[in-house]
Amino acid sequence: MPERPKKPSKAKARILDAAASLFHQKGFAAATVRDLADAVGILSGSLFHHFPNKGEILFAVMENVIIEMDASLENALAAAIDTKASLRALIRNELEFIHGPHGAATAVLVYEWNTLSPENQSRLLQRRRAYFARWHTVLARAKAEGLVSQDPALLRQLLHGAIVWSVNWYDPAGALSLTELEASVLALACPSQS
Amino acid sequence: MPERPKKPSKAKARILDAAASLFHQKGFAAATVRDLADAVGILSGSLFHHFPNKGEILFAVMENVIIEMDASLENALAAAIDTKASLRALIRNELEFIHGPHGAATAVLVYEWNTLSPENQSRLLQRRRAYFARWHTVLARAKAEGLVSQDPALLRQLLHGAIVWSVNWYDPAGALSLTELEASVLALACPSQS
Amino acid sequence: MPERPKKPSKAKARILDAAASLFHQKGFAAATVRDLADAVGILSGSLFHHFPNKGEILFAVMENVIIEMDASLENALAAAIDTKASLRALIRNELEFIHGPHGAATAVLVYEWNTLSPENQSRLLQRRRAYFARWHTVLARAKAEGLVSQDPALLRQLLHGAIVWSVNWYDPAGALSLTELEASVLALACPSQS
Amino acid sequence: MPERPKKPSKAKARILDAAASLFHQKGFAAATVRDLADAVGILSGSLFHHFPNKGEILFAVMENVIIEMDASLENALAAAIDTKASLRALIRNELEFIHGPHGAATAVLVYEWNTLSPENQSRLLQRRRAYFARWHTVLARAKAEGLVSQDPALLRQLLHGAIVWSVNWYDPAGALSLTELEASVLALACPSQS
DNA sequence: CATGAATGAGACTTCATTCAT
DNA sequence: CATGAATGAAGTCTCATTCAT
Repeated sequence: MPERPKKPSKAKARILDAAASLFHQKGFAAATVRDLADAVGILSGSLFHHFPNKGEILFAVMENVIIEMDASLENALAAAIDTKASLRALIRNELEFIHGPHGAATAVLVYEWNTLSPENQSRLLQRRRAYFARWHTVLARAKAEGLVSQDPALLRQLLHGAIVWSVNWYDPAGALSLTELEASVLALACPSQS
Repeated sequence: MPERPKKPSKAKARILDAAASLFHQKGFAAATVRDLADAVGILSGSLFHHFPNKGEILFAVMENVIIEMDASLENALAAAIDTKASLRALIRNELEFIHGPHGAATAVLVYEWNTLSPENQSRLLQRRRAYFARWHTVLARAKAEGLVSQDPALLRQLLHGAIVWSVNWYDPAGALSLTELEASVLALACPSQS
Repeated sequence: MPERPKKPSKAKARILDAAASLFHQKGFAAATVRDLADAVGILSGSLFHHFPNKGEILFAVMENVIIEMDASLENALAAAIDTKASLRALIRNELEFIHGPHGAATAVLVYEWNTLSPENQSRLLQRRRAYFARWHTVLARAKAEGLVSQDPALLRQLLHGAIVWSVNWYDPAGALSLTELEASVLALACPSQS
Repeated sequence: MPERPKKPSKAKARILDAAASLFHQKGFAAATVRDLADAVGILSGSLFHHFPNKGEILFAVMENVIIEMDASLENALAAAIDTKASLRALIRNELEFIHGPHGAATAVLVYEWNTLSPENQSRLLQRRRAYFARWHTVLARAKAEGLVSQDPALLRQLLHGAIVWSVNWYDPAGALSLTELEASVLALACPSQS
């Protein structure tokens, strides 16, 4: 993974983990660097040895999760035996990010995107587009095969919305399993096959 | 409408309109009262003649839109001739709020909910629940009639996510009409019928 | 004096006075806004109602003194009956600024010039040049009349240096009167006539 | 030269050179130890192996230049054949320090003197006074001989001001040679003889 | 000696809020 | 009701300095 700079020095990683949680809980603007430093167990000034400013911490949180999400989807798609399985992989992968260990970072990526400075947005956009392109490819194939009936670009947004919103209501520890949720989302896309 | 306080004094209304836009654009935490005062054309100190603090402005924005959204849905449902039409009304109403003149306020309601103080959340929760109850009633009937196949509570969240996310991508002035978008969302819920 | 904005609101004037003293005593970089606020008798945050940042306070200090110094020189030159008197006016005016009520501001102007941002330097340069032009005019005439023998541009810098350095050693309350100091500086320029 | 501490270890000398430049360019307060370390090519923490704190670096810069300036003046005066030549040596020596390789350090000595802690000022004052005493001796003799007409103490300050100010305008690479500048300054002191 | 992460004080600045006018 | 100066807490960030490695 040559994109990652130097060594992610333990400290940097701990800061990013804490930042993801904090930014998710309170929002980027409302989370203070002191909150963050407290969560990491250092003093607020020490954060700036690792990141030049608060905005770059947000950027790093997002960059990491974008990279991992895309890599994870790439793997999942490579293992999919047919278009139906690919569709399932798209949904499953996103659900696992939203509700798994990267949940906070993923939510931040989705809900704080507009908080990023325009420069930082464009720094990330290229990688983000690669991820979306995978969705598009699969959905277009599914449409061609008659698995889904809606326009791929439109369907991607609708599904994406349904999935990321689940961060606000789905409880991984609750009665509904992630697999059941995955099936429900899949049913939205191609109900006849479910 | 006895819930609306005193008279919505022209000034108050102008503040709330500007607040909805501003909180939507920049987020509640990042929008300053001075930004808001500038947008209204008064000085920041003057805001506090109308609202006791910034949080109450957020509250008022949300309360207004909740009331109007529920009233609007009530009317729409009253006019629906069958369950299918009711389903359509649910979706259409929410889309019209998100992309119509109350768009900013609606987005704020959805995306800044966690920013509200717990007390203010509970002050709004009753009204909010009434709105959700209308969704539930219709979806439950649709399920009973075989129009949709998923669990009503689950389906409500999925559709809600798909609809509100459209604030991030849908352009009312673009090629896709709101009616087409409505049809697409409806197709997620009950595709066989579309 | 249409250059001065709005009304110089008592507060603004008190801030500028205190700032001139403080920046002179401790240097701009070492003087803190809290020092300044303390000296004025307000809280540090309140400074920023009057000036957008610390640098603009430095700018305002300098702008004021430049304007007054030039106006004062203009008057003094208008009252000079011959070139010798004009020469004396140049020197006297600068000495009075350095050691009079505007002493601190004048010293700041001279010794903190490089601290100004380039933008602020150029905002002031036009006015500053007008002042220097008056020196040049008089010195050139003095040279033409044989009163002084050195190149005007060079002589201006040498005299300017001798005068402003006096801030570091001259004590207005000491044995040497300002008039005597003036005579000494004049003697540097045109000794034969003294 | 028993005053110089230990051995001026290569590193120490490099630090002092860089410090002189930096303190001259940005001012002592505005120059950071990190700037300095960068200029030297080490990390900021490493500076403190050589100097106990930032203030001692300023002190060392000044101490060095004071010692060298005085030694240089001593030599120049020893070679002067008469009072006039001595006068010229005073001026030439100071000009050579201000505009030669020790220019930055000399400017720092002059313009940052008040930045020194009182303790450090008194540590340097003895040496500084020796230098001034040489000026005084020469100027007093020149006065006695009728070469100059002004009070030696006063004249010293005026000339010193004229000379050190040249750091702000004189360009050694420009049209005016250092020898010409020297002549001009000498002409201020004893014009009849020039 | 050098490194570089950490410290802790303190810098400048912002901001919601108050209140005399 | 509106103004605008003032508040005071809190925010982000800087910086000299320390110290384990």
